[in-house]
Amino acid sequence: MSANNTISHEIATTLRDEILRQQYRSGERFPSERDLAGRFDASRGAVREALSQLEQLGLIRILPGGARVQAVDAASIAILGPLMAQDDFPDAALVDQFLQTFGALISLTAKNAVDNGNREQLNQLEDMIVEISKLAGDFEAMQPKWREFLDYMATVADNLVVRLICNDLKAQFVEQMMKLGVKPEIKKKSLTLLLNSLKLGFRSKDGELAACAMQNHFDELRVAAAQAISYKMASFHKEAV
Amino acid sequence: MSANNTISHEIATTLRDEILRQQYRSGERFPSERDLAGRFDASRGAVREALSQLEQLGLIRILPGGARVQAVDAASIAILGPLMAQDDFPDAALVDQFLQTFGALISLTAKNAVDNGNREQLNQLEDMIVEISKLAGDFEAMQPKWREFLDYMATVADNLVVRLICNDLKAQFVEQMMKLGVKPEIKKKSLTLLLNSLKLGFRSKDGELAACAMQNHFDELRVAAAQAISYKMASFHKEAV
DNA sequence: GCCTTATATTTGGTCCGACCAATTTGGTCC
DNA sequence: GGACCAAATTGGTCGGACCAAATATAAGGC
Repeated sequence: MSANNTISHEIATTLRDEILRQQYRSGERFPSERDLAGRFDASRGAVREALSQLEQLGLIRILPGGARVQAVDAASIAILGPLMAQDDFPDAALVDQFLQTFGALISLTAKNAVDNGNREQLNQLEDMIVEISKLAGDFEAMQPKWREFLDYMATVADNLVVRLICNDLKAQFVEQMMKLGVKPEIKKKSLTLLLNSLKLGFRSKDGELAACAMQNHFDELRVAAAQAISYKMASFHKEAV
Repeated sequence: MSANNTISHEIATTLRDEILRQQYRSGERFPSERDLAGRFDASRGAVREALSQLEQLGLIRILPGGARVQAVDAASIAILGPLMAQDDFPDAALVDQFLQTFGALISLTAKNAVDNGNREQLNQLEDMIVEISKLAGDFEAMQPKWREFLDYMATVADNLVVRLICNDLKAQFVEQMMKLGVKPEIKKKSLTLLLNSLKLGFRSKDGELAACAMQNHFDELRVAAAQAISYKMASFHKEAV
């Protein structure tokens, strides 16, 4: 993210972080475009584009007479990534909320996939699981196959709303976790159980089973993620001392 | 939405709808800023701001050399509202997906509220339900109280991720449904059952019960909405002939 | 004819200076 | 203290200009 090395993006990123760090009170007047242009030594056009982006994020409201800062919890999902990257290690509570939400949506997707998918699609899903099972243990090698599976399952489930939400969530979350180097570890035993349950769910057209399996998996992921973060936090503080 | 009567917003709205109507193929080159400026008889600056908004929506990708159109299902949630308003009556499938997703998230919120809320908060929630129960039957009068309840429940649940998603969904959905005049009708009996289950859930700290009640409610809402839409569709076609 | 290379064109990113309309601000007057 | 009016501020838009990167085009070599 923010790899776009344009000035307007840079300004937007800086201002976004300032707002997320609560450097402005909600409802407070935001500096004028001309002031910001002076501060960043940029043209007003560049500042305007940056502000336009912040407005899209729901962080400010621009209206003639001046822009105003909005409450963070009234913003768009797109602020979650930056919010999580605010510190050197991810906010454990936020990650937990993330996984919980993601789990609920993936679980719903699994259910829909079973309910809406035809025989051929379900067989395909089953085959993909078998492929993944073969790679169980090799986390790195499994990752792409796993994503591919989730993606196809979303296609079969055919719920655009969930799909769009998951797009945003993935974009916000996965990237941050990768960058911060948090890798929750799941026991092989649990993984096997998940895969088997999913396989059975697709084969016997049991949506509830597949949904439950996913739900359980994400509940385990939450625990694992919490551990991974607390470990990372400990090592960070150690290093600081 | 799009009540902002600025030129750049107007351009953005027009182009957004064109993309949503599939007038450009995914991956295709988007007209240049200068061409668009000529077409809309506006300055390049105004066009640039519009394009910047489209990029935030995930509908196009701007890069030196030209902007490219992206696949709709890779966009942001914020396109759901416009997508739903594309026709004279809402897309039944989309509304159904919407309610299903919303239901899953509200259900999760109910569970979290019960799990995370303290005694005082749960009592407050219970009181709000009693208030709503008194207004049962009067749909219009109930609406604000109901929203207030959902909002407070979200506060108690304290899951920022879900909250932000619901912000976006509500902004996209509720407004459209209101504008299109679709009002799903829920039987008073079902409503009473929902309220009683919720009350019991909060009182006895049974998160599963509250979650299930919400889930059931939204499942009924889906059916009701489908009926309301099909009715609206029929009357529309009748009127057209 | 096909492929590579060099050139010209297009395109996005940025800047400047200017103007308008609406809001905000400050002062004045009652 | 409150209502009213004028000046300063602010966002919205315009036009023209320049740069660097990417694209399309023409020229050249095989």
